[in-house]
Amino acid sequence: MAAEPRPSVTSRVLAILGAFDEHHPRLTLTELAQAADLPVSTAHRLVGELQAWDAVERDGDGRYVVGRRLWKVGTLAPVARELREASLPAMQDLYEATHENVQIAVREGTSALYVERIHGTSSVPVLSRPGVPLPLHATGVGKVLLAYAPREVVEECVENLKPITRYTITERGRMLRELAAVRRLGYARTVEEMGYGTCSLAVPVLGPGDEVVASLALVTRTVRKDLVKFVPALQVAAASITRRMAL
Amino acid sequence: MAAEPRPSVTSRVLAILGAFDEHHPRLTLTELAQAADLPVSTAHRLVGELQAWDAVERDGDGRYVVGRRLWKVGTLAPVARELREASLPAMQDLYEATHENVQIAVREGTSALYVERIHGTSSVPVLSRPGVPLPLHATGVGKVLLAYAPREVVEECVENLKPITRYTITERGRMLRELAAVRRLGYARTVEEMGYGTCSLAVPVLGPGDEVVASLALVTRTVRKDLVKFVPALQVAAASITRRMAL
DNA sequence: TGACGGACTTCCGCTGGGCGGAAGCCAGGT
DNA sequence: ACCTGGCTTCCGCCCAGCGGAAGTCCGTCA
Repeated sequence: MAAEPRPSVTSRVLAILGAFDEHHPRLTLTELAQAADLPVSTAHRLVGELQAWDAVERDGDGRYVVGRRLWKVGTLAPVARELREASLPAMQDLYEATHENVQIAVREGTSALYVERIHGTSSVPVLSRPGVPLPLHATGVGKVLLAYAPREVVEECVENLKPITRYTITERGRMLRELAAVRRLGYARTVEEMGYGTCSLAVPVLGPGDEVVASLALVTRTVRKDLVKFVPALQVAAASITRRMAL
Repeated sequence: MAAEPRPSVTSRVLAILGAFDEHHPRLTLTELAQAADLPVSTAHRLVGELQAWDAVERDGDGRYVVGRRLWKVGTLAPVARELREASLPAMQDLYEATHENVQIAVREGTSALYVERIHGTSSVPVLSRPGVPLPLHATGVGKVLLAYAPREVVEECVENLKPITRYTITERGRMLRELAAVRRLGYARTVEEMGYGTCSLAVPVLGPGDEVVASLALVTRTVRKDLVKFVPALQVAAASITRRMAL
């Protein structure tokens, strides 16, 4: 009858912070306690300490939300500090040249993690926010990141290609050929593989070494056959990001 | 000889996270221990747990940096989720119309806290990053935020007006008149009050109620007398942010 | 080459901070 | 008036965490 060993305080604090996610950014104490698998009284004490430090705050309804201080610390992460800062001006220029959505993502395990997205007033719906993971096999950024990912990551991904639309690539062989093409051409395209009516064009972004650290993409909400013509512009932008990251 | 009571584990973990700031985004274990006022062995254990959760990472040099997971959680903070997301498109359009730096800030205590800044390739130097506090009395955003701040905040600020350039407003009376003017006109200007050769034009951004939640500004690196002509554009943008935040 | 210093990592036995059940509190609903 | 459900406070027991010390792994200097 092994009595469960009590988890460390640190891991409990982190469990509380981890209870917040894209779909649950506002939580009551009870929800928080459930999500972190803690007795309410314990959660209450820990959350109290987090609140005192402004790692969490309480909004108008008494629900807990992530606090400003945690946001401030988060902005110091390399993804935000280095990549995001280096890429915003280039993304800016790219948006102005194309007036299409511009986005940048890095790979995290077997997902693409959005770091930033730029768009004008036109595209009203907020499809994704920074920090949200998306599939590697059905997005432009994803295919680029996968094309330059270590073998074991590729293996894991190609074994598990979930269909999202009727155009999503789900056959192992076809995906491997697609990835080879991405490496050969230097860019990836998707046409309605992630959502009907959307297509994208993505290029790799190199780091200070020559490794691929991110992927930069244009995403349209209409099917544009002529999107390929922006490959040079994307590559110029990617190069400018690499240059800025060196600083 | 009261033996210092040992601080709680939670506060120690937070002290470690708090050791990271704008000027020290990369720390060695020893620096971390010093900053958090902990024995090295204790810091080591705690940091180990943080690392396991990806709240911190180790970069190439073995130094500790803020991890992706913490960044992800940070993006869920209301400032990032609501304000930043709501304002980016409007800031985008504003940039395109003016081609000047566009920035948005909120008030935090007696400082203005930058939330986002947009600029094209032209302005090479990264002057400030999101999450960095700036003075309330010498910036456009600051004066707007101060104009609508509670009395006690105003009191504290006007008693302590540090000169930054020779044009910085440092007299209590003059600042109070300036704030009244901001309330009357609906916008604030600065001309070389924060830095020589820079001026700014800022307007308030209202929240779902009618309270001022942020300030939106144009900042130029040259002295432009004609900046005022953008007041309507700024107000349109501010209104659009308010509208988006309601969602 | 050796030995020194600085930074990191591991170990282990003592102890007081944290745990959480229980009881109290406060709204809103019936 | 009485629930119900969520939040807050209390307190005594006990083991998780503490941190000094010893060990390891560099790089540097004589």
